Amino acid sequence: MMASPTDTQDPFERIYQVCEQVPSGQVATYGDIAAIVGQGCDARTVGHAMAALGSRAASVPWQRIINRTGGISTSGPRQRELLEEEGVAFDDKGHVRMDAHHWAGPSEAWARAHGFTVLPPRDAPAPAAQLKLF
DNA sequence: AACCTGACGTCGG
DNA sequence: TCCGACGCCAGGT
Repeated sequence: MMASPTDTQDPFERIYQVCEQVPSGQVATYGDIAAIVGQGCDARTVGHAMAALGSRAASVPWQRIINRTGGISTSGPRQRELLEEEGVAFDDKGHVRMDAHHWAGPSEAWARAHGFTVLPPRDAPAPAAQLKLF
């Protein structure tokens, strides 16, 4: 109760609301979105929400939601094309360069204002630079 | 009401 | 490092 008029109680609508926060040129994983939505939402649920976009596909940047390995889950070249148009780079294996495009999550202020959770900080972004074992 | 399927993720070989 | 099996939850039939 007492949520902003722009907020909704419908699980799918909340998922879409978070997806809309992902900026052009960046990507988020299904798990990321689920963690931000919280309330028992899991990656699978986000996948279902994306599959059920329908007419909302026009306002929700669905192409920016990918799987954990940086791979594209939809069939056909469409999603990758849209991402490349935004400047998202892919590696030789067809995976998005997560180190350069992975969204850090919504700001704490926005999350709190809409009743969402912020993403936990990701550790060791550049492991290649710290190979010194011993 | 039960079963099948899927725009995922984790674990083990 | 890569591939397959299993577990999850929600919709559609």
